[in-house]
Amino acid sequence: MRDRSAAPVARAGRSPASASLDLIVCCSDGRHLAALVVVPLRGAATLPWALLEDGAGHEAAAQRLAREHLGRAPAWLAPLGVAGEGRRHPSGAPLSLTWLALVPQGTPAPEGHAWVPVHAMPALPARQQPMVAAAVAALRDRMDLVPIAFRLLPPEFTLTELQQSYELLLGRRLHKASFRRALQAAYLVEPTDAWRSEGRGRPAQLFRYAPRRRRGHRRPVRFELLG
Amino acid sequence: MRDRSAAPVARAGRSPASASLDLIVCCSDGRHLAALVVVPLRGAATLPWALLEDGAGHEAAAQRLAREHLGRAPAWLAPLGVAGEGRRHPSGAPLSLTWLALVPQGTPAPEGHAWVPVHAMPALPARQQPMVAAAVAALRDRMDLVPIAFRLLPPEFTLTELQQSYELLLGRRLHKASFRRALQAAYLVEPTDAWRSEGRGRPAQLFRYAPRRRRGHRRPVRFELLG
DNA sequence: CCAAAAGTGTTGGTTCTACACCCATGG
DNA sequence: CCATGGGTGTAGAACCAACACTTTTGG
Repeated sequence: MRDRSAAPVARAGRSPASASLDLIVCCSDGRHLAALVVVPLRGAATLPWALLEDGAGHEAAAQRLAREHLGRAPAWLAPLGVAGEGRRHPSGAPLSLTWLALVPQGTPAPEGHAWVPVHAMPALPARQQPMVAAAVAALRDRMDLVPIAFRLLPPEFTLTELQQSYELLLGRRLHKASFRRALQAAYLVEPTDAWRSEGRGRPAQLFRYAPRRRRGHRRPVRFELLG
Repeated sequence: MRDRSAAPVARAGRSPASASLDLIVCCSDGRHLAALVVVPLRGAATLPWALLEDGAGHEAAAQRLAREHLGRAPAWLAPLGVAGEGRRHPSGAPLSLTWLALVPQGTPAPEGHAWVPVHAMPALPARQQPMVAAAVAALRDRMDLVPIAFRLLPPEFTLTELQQSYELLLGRRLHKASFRRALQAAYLVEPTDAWRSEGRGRPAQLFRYAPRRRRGHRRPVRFELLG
């Protein structure tokens, strides 16, 4: 089905690679954030990576890389960073591009891959070591500008799932009634006509992310986040 | 003193450039954000740029580029983006790296350069055209995580200047007493023993940015910024 | 009945912003 | 004097988080 050897988009040795591309794919397992690692038959685990001969189309390359390692397109894909300073890739690629992808909760890890909670990462190649933490920090930083919490869920989700997604990113528990009231006021979701019966209790209604125009909202001055 | 021809860090033609590097340098003129443009004797204006043979050390290269165009180190320097998709540099460099620098209000534009308000940019090369808007958006987005407003000021500044800096970034007027109360509560600045007499009225005390440890601050759920 | 989902009312706290006012100081 | 800087008190609005409660609906 897939080549387990982390199929580089460009093979080393043809022409000097201009950049290495590493991908952090994050997913929620319901309780924690997890990252996708490649677990080869022998040898150490790595994050998905590739070499680029030509940096042009590196976004497309990131997309391709994500597809190859997931079997599907990610729900979200964004550049995480560029590094030229740190340890470079063994191939000698002078630039290291990092991309961050999100997939919905429940996405299975393909053969040769595993979801590993981000707080329990195995030893990774030196270049990749700091990337997971950077990814988590970036997710937390951007979660109120970008619908991160929604991309960790399938297109249709229950409000309880959404709340858990937020709790996971914020790292603390939220109050159910308050969460829903605030969500209501923000016009971020719309109900579908589908319901999901979870076993016992009343079935949960499914919602989808459908932000509506928000009226003029002026941002307050926020000093507290600086330090 | 300086070479006006936008002294590329690596000259085209020696070996294929691996990346182009563009720099947006922003500064406040007290009323608006302005960006540094290179104004050649003949031809169109450009943003400072360079070609990199080797992406390694591109941060150092950005530093160097900023120094060359400013005559001094910027107060802040951060990567803004990587693009491989759009129009590429005429040299054929496959990757386009963009860095964003800030310098304090009052920094003079060297010979052959000019500060241009970001809302009135001249025609730039196609590749550079969207960069200024992206830079402004990035500044607004990150201003409450990173001390952007402070980097637009000299190390010592008056509270009125700081408030103007915030007003410029937020795009609206703030209330003086409230601004200062909030600033006080955030332990972000410390007074120096210097005062500056501005003409009439009581002299203003100078402050410096000196954030102190902020106690455990839990972030509220923010839905309002999504949409 | 019970469990879970969905939603209402309300309350207490904090934050944001504004208004009005104070004093200090240099020209 | 007056303009400006620095600061206090306070008030209203908005927001946040929690508690308690009701209603709905499947098992």
